[in-house]
Amino acid sequence: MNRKVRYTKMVLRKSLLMLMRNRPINKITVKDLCADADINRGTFYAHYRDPYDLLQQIEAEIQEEIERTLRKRGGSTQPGTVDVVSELFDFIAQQSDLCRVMFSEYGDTEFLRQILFIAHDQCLQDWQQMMPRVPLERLEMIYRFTANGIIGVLQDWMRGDLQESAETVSRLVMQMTYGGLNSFV
Amino acid sequence: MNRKVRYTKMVLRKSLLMLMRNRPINKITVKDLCADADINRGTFYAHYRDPYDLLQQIEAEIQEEIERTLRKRGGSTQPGTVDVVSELFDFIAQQSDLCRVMFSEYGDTEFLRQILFIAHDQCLQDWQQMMPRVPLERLEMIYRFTANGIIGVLQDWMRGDLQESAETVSRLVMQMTYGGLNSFV
DNA sequence: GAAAAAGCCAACACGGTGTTGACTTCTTGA
DNA sequence: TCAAGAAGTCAACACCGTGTTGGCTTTTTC
Repeated sequence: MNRKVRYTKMVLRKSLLMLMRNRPINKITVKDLCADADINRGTFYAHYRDPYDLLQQIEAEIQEEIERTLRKRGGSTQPGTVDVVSELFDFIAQQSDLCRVMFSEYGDTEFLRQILFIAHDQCLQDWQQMMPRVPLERLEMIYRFTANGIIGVLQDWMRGDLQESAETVSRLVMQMTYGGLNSFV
Repeated sequence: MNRKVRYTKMVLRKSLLMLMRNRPINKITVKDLCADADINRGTFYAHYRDPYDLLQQIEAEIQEEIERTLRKRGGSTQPGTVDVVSELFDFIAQQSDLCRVMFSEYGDTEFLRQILFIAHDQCLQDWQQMMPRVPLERLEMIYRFTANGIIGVLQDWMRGDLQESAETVSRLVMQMTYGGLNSFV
């Protein structure tokens, strides 16, 4: 990757995140993007198919970074449950500029769902050991419930400019999750 | 409303729901819609601003119908909590053709969130009486958590063609909610 | 049965799309 | 260092969906 190519990609990335503060991805045209980035439209098409393609590449990088962060600490302890959530909250607090755009109002809601799915397998494995009597199907539903609950709280947290600490919020979320879960034991 | 107008609106509505099975609203053009409905494009603009306007009118009708249903039974008992959820699940099971399109994959995710917000005020009032020691701010977060959890389970339920009964699913959801909630008392 | 409402049709300018070819500028490696 | 080639610029293009218009036909209403 040339310096030129790096510059082009960097500036397009920056412009997309900028424009996404004011409108959703489907209202952002290639023309807008290139005007803001001061890049020729033809150059855009040399790297990306459309604005959505660019967005997905940004998302892929974020996801990779989150997974890397989780693996770093999660290697020794259990990455399945509590750790994952509080790490995720920390990550968001640190990268709040980026995350506020990607996860909030005009962001890609499906992407957050995808992120929460990282912990799925490990989590279900843990739960099955905890409560072998509860059928797997039901545990899947419970996972869906908590994952979506966490997403909702996360979005609200970011909309409110991260007023509470990451620890406070992740504790509340964990209490809801395990409080609900224990009622099945 | 003429018979002609009624026909036009009905057929456009039908076409939108049909097209939304295969792609999200932002990929549906006025042209597509009119071709499918066999309606002149000019006629569409006489009634709606764009496809999103048409979608919102459909959503408004659904919301009204849900609220009417809830008021009917909710008038005498407490509409705040359990009743609302199981009624909602029943409603979806009955209107599953419509709901599967509106709430699922290519539907408007924000709309479901709006639906769940109907119970917000009543629910928070109930919870405050139940647990006067928990600050309102925290109860708001808990509401956000459970509402989004329910949405997640609902979507999964519909994607899986409503295999479990409405009662089974709404019970599970309620157990998660109140199990989590009780851990705060 | 006439007035008015609703719909049909063709045409229009507009704007974003995706691609092309000829060109300049930058980068890399022998 | 300098030539090859990679990357970007620019102007132009046909294409397509948009939103609106005016003249016309059909349906509804009183």
